[in-house]
Amino acid sequence: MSDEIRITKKERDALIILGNHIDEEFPVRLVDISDEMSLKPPTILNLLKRLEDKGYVEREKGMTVLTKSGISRYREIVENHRILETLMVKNGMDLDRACLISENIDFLIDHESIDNIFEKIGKPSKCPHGRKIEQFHE
Amino acid sequence: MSDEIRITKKERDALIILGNHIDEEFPVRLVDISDEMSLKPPTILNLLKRLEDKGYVEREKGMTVLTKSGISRYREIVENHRILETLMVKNGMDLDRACLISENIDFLIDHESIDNIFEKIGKPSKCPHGRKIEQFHE
DNA sequence: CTGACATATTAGGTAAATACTAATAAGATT
DNA sequence: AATCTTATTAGTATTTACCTAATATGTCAG
Repeated sequence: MSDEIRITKKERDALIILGNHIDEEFPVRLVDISDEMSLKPPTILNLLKRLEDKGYVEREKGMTVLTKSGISRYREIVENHRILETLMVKNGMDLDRACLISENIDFLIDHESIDNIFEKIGKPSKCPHGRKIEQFHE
Repeated sequence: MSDEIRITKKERDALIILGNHIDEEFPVRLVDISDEMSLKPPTILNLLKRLEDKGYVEREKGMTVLTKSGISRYREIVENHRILETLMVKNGMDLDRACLISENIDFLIDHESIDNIFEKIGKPSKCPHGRKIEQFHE
C-alpha cells in the first residue's frame, strides 16, 4: 500500500495526455504533447525519458506508448481525480475549483485510500462532470 | 481568492514548526528546526531565506520570527489540515493515513475553498485528533 | 529518387529547490 | 581567554523544469 512511484505534476500531466489519446488510431507525437502542454519538444522529451525511467512509458522511433504499469497508473489518477472531485462538490465546493484542486492532488494520494472513500460515499457512477467513475482493477 | 503565495512541502514543514513554537518562551533556533526536520543547518538556513523572500519570516542574529503574514499562512495551513483530515475520516479513511495525506496537500489548497467545506460539514469544532478547529480570521 | 518540410533528438545552457561537507564567524560559558 | 556551540558562507551535487540552436531522421510531393 502507498508504494506508488512518486511522480511530479508535470509527469502527471504528460501521463494524462498519453492516456487520453490511448484509443485513437494514431499515436500521440512529441509535437502533440508539446502543443497540449505549451512546452517545447525538448522539454517534453526530457519528461518522457523520466516517465520511461519510472516504467510508465516505452519509446522507440519517436513513438511513445504507455506500458501496462503506465496505463494502470493513468487510470488510478483519473479515478482519484473524479472521486476527489465528487467528494469536494458534495461538500459544497464549486465544480471548477474542485477540478483545479483535484488536478493538483490526484497524483499525490494513493489509490487504495481514495478507493475507500469511493466505497464510503456510495460508489457514485459519475463525477460532477458527468464522466464515468469505473473500477478499473480486476 | 487563490492568490496565496506558492510554497513547497519543505517550506510548509518549516512554517509549521515555526508556528508550533510560537507560544514558547525561547525562539526556535536553527539547530532546533534542523533536528526536527532531520536536515543540516545550512539546508535549513536556505529554506528560511526562501521563506523570508516570501515574506513569511524575519531573521536577525540567528533569530527567526514569523511575520504577520507568516502567522496567518501558518494558521490557514493548520486549519486546512484539520478540516481535510476531518473530511477524509468522515468518509471512511483511516486517521493516520488521513493525517499523512493531509500533510501533503494542506498547503496546496486555497483556504477559502476549504472554508466552504468547513461550513458545509457543519463547522466541526475538533479534528479527528481532537484538536480544535478555529476560525482564525476576523 | 530527391529536395523540402516536419518532426525528433542532441547538445548545451539557465534557474529553482533540495541536499551535503568543510570552513569560518560569532556567541556564550566556564 | 579558551572552549564549545551555533550560525553563516562557500562550494558541490542532483533533480526538475525550462529554453535555444543545431543536427538527424522521416515523409511526401514531384
